Amino acid sequence: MPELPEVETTLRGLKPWVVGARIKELVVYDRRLRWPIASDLPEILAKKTIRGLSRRAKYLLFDVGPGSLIVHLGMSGSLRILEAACAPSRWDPFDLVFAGSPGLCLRMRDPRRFGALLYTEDPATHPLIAPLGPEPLEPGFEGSYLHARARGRTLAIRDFLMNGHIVAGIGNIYAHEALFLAGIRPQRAAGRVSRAECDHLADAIVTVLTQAIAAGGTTLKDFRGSDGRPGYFSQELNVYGRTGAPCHRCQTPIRRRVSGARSSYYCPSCQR
DNA sequence: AAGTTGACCTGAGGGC
DNA sequence: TGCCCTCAGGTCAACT
Repeated sequence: MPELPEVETTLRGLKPWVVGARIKELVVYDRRLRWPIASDLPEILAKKTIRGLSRRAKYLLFDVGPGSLIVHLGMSGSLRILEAACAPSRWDPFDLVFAGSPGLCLRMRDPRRFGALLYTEDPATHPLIAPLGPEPLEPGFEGSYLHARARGRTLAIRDFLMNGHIVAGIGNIYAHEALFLAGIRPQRAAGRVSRAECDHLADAIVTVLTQAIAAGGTTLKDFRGSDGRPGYFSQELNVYGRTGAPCHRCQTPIRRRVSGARSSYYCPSCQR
């Protein structure tokens, strides 16, 4: 579900509530996430204070110094601040309960259980974090980098962009939206994208992600920000999920094509 | 090495 | 109304 903008939306909503909060306890309702929640995690977290909250790719990092909590929302996860007394549902794997009154908690919901809750002493060297590519919204992310990494590669540019080890945080929606803005077909070999097109593509990625964050992310089905509200970027999508609908730029019907196990969307006229 | 496919798991929506 | 099928925002591991 959540790509970079949805995770960033979640982070911004949570920050005022969690930074500085003292942890009373971690209550685990269902350990079965992508990796089982470690049974000693409640012990590790008890009475710690959350000193900061940051994001790396689609991972949320709660600094409980020493050490950090890594949270990934998978395909269907979301995080909300609730009164701890509010009864959890069967889709809620855990509550991070805060000290103080009224008793508040950070509750995860994840019906598909592709999410994760992990603890690490040092996020920078954690095997999930260390190999990640650059953050597209940080300075220094440029077309020259994309062009260098793509050289000689035959996989589809869509799949290249979705590889977090190349660029952090881009999933199926924003890969397609950025490729539309840059005029490049999703299935073109990455190594066949010119330097000039890579410049355009890098700009398009920044534009799309920035606009999506401003809109509170994209809700297709079940994404909710930490305040429970959906994201509105779905109204601004140019190609994703718009099979047969007229291109916003030239009116040609948007085409859908299955590549790999996932759908691809593009305008056959605007994208080459 | 790079590319491709399967696996994980549940819910929603469409067709009949 | 209900059953069956397909599809979904991620990404690691195991193949070719």
